[in-house]
Amino acid sequence: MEVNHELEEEEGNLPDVPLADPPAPVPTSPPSCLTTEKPNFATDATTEGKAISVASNECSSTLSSPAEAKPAVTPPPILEQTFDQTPATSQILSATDPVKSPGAKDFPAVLTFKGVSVTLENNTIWKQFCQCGTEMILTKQGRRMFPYCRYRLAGLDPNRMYSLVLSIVPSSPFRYRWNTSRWEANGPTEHQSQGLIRAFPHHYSPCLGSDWMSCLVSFYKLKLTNCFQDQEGHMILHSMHRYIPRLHIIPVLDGATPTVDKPVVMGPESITFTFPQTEFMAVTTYQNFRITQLKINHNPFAKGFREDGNNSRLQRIHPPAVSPETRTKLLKPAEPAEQQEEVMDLSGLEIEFLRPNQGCRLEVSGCLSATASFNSDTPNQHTNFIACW
DNA sequence: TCTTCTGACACCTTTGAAGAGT
DNA sequence: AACTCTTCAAAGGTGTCAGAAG
Repeated sequence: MEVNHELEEEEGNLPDVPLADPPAPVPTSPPSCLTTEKPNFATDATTEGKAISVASNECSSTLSSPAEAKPAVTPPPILEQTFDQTPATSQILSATDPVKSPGAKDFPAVLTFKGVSVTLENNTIWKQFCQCGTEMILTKQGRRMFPYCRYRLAGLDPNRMYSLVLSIVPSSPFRYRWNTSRWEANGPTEHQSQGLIRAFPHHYSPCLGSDWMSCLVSFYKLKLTNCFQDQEGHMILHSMHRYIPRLHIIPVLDGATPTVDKPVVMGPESITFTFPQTEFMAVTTYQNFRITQLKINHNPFAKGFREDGNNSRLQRIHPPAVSPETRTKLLKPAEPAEQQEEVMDLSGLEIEFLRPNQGCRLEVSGCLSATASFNSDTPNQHTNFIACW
C-alpha cells in the first residue's frame, strides 16, 4: 500500500502557483508507447488531494503563505549559470555554491536555464531544514527523505519525451562528526573515490514534456540506505557524509524508442538542476535536536511525537525536567554554522541507475561522460542509457 | 570511553476491502 | 444492480531508546 502522489496534480490542496515562464499550452496526444507506463493523470488527480496532504501537508500549507507565494507571484531573478559548457555534455545548473552562500534564505526556488524552469515546490520547508543543517536518516531497509524533492517543471517542449532522473551526489570530500552543536569535518572520506552512487529515474520516465509540466514531480518514493548490498533500488549513501540531490532532465531522442540495443544518448540538451538548499547530511541517528523537531513538526507520519499536550509517549520522551521555555529556546534557529566545503571532483565515481532487482551501472569517467543501462520489464521505458555529464 | 549503528517499539496515517444504506 | 458512505484491519512511515559494535 502506497501513497500515490509521485505525480502531483496542480489541483487539490496546493495553491495555483504561477510559474516564472509558463509555456504556451500545446495540445498533446499521448504516444502509443506510453500506454502502460504513462501517468494516469485522472487517477492521480483523484488521489492527490489526499496524497499531498499526507506526505507534505506542512509543505502545502507553507506554500500558501505569502512568503512562499512570493517567488511565484514575483518571479525571482532568472539565474542562468552554466558549468561544463563543452559540447556533448549536459548543462549543470546550480543556484549557488552553498559554501560561499551567506545564508540558506537566499536560495532561489526557481532555476531557469535555456528556457527550462524547475521550481523546488517545497522550497520553504527545505529552507527551514537547511538553516538548521538538514539531516536524513539512513536505515538498512531504506528510509524516505523528508523533505523530499518535489519539482514543478516549465519550458519543456510539450511534444517531446523526457526522462527525469534524480541522483544524490557527495557535496563534500569530508567525513563529518557531530560535536555538541555543530558538524565538523573529521577527515577525508574513504569511500567516494571508489564509491557507488545510484540515480533514481522517476517512475513515469520517459514522459511527454506536457505531462511533466502539468503536474508536480515528486521523488517521495526514493529511499536512503546505508546497506551496500541493497537490492531494493534504494539510494546507497554513507552516513556522516554530506550529499546533495540533483535533478537531471534528459530529452529522449526523437523517434528513438529505447531498447537494450539502442541506448538513449544524453546529449548537450540534457540539463542538471541542483538546489543548494536540498543539501543534507546522511546520518543513522539524528544529531541535531532542531532537525528532529522540524521533522516531527512537519512530517505527518511523525505526528505521534508532536507536542499536542495529551501524548503520553511525549511525556516519557520529554520529561518535565525540560521546561517549555527551554525547549522553545532550543528550537530557535541557530546562527548559520560555519561550513567547510569544497567542490569535489566526481571523476571516477560510479553511478547506478536504479531499476529494482535489476543490476545496472553507470560509470562516470574523468571527462564527465557517462554510460548506463538498465533493464525493464516494461518495454516502453528506457532499457539503456548513455549519459554525458 | 566515545562514537556510531541496529533493532524493537509505540504511535501515526493511508489504503483498500467489506458491509450497510440509498 | 449500481453507487456512495462508513468502518476496520493491514501495511508502512515515523522518531525514540537501549544495547551492541567498533
